[in-house]
Amino acid sequence: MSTPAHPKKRATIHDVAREAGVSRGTVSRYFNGDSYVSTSSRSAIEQAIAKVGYVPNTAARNLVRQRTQTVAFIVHEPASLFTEDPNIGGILVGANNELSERDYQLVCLVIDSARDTHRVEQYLRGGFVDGAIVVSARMGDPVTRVITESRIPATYIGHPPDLAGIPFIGIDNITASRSITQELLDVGHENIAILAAGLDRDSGVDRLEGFSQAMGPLLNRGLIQPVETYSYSDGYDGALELLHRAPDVTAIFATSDAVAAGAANAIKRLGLRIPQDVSVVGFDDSVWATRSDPELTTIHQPSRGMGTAAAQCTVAQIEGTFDEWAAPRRLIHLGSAPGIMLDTYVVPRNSVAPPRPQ
Amino acid sequence: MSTPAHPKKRATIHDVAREAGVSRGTVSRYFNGDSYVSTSSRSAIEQAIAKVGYVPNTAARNLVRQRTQTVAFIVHEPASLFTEDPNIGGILVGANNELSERDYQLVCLVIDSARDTHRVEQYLRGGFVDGAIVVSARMGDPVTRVITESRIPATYIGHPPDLAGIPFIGIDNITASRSITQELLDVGHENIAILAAGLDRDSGVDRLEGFSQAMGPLLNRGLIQPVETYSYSDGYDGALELLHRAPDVTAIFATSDAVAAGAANAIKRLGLRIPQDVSVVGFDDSVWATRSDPELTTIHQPSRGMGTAAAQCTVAQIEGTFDEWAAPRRLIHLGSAPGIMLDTYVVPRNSVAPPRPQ
DNA sequence: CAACAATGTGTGAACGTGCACAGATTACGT
DNA sequence: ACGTAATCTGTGCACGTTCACACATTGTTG
Repeated sequence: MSTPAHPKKRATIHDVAREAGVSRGTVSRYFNGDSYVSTSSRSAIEQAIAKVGYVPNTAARNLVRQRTQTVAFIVHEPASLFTEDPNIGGILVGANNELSERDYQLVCLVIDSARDTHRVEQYLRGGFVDGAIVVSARMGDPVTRVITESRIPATYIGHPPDLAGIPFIGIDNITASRSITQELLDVGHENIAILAAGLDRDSGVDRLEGFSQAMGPLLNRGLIQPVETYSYSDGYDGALELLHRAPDVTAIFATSDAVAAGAANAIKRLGLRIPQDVSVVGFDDSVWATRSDPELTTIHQPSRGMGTAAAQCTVAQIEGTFDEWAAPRRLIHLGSAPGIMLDTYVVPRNSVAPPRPQ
Repeated sequence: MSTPAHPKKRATIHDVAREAGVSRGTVSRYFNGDSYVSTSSRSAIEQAIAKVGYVPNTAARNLVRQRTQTVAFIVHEPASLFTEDPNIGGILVGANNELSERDYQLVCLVIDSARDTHRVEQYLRGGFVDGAIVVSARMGDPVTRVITESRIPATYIGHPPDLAGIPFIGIDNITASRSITQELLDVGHENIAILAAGLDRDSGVDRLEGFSQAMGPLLNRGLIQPVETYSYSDGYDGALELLHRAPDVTAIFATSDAVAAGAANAIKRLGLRIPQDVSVVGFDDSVWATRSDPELTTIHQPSRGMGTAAAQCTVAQIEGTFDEWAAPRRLIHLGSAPGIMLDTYVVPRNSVAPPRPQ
């Protein structure tokens, strides 16, 4: 029948149709869920598919549908962060699972240089993707401009305030920070400092805000130590500077576990003990927290879940079912941007103790 | 001319041809590097492209070329490892960069359950990808079977011995282990133990082998402590057990930084100092090494470079230029599998000191 | 100057699918 | 019995490319 030589051609919808004794159109309808397929031809088609081993050709389908079934995963961070930030990996895995379940592909775009920015713009403008998930965009990010201009369905992780209208998936950084700060207040601390990282992003700002709210009248602006990034080394340096300036602090809230781990090592190097002399708490519940000595009390952030939600949200926009998706969830609004906040919780470990009586 | 309403259609090759006053064929030739395009029409085409903002339609191209321009990145590990293993992230970034440079997409397939295995098999068999990069396959892995059966161009990271014929990118674990063990021998250690992780994979076996070679007659089988995985907690537990059994060891080689970090914490908890009482070395040069106190002497492994090489190797196979790619490199052969080994080097830090005179 | 190679160009036929349309069959109410 | 709606099916066209082929022009060689 067919030439038995050569690697063997893939079966097409024609082969299925011939085998099942129906027409292409019917097979196509079978696949696209349009009812109006009789039960007899339905089962004939099913047998034929199994027999010839048919798998729809994505390229042909995408061509006629003017779709790509591809979603971009854009990380605007130094590429090294991929290997260090535990959340990004979790978000990626979550998003990837959800997307492949729905027959979408995920393509990772890491922006690490100006050249990358250009490449990503090209990619977005070139219609290579149906949608995008954006992790850690900065304010005034060029990616944001392209997305709004090209009207690409997108979801942001976090919520930079300049992104009018673009949905986001976040955690409630304010509430989370408030609750972990409360953890310190509850055991009697009053001289609590914060190592406030990433103040150029919403997350950093919100974590500081939550801290301030919890502290209330106890807030001492001198104990706010801003540090550049969410990194170990910035935590180390920041803690050193802070403790030099204000040796009477009894507890430190570091706004990420990496920062907290850095701070913890700095504290130990100064000859102080954790938690007896200084309590330390982090944020993220990453390996940094469990790998520290002692292990750190921290905030658990559902990174996998955020990836899943972001994927769903993006697909919903692509397929025009955003409203149905949003309906059962409680959406909040930041400016014109709708979004959901996933719950976090405190993970108590061994880095918190009451302050020593002086 | 065109309907100004609606989102605006994407320009096609026809539009470029019309604008440049040539035919589709010429424009197509221009894009596919087939010479035989006159300089005059070449520049006319370039102007036209810029004017109409043309970007080739991937789906149409893939359809006619019977290609997908997609490479699978298969990780057969619990998904959590994505967020913990520093190498996987590096390999991913390296591969991703190289592939997008060459107009290929990378799709991540994480195998974390039996259901995932099935999905990946479908994906591979369904012709969704032109090639694959496989990270950490096990022996007798079903993915391997599918790849050989479907004759999908692939590259392995590492080299499980049962993969006849499939190229691999690795590091020379034996040489690397030998050189870091030598580092301990050089300063006078004799009672050196190894925390040998991952003995179900080639990397684990080879690292132990390198250790044994370097130790030579000093090798004491009682000081080989097998541990399950390359993880922090297994390092912790393994070190505890080892030091309980053999309190006279003066140095420990842990076969990954995570294991070494776990061991380091266990050692400290036993009241011993590093490196004064016990020297510790790791393997990977990951954040675990720099985040430890003291920082760990370790082996630097070029994970990003491995990703790049794996991508090149896969693309070369797809495009039939494997021999040219391999030519300038020194290929080694393991069974019938050709591969390259990337160089590693020792990163000296502060976790090694001579043994105390007894 | 004929013959032929090298260079440049246009055209028609695929590639495999979805969709709109038209046609066929059945079911149902009057 | 008839008209009409509901259900089911087949056909042609379009999607935007690439590729093989045919043709046109020029240069080179005997």
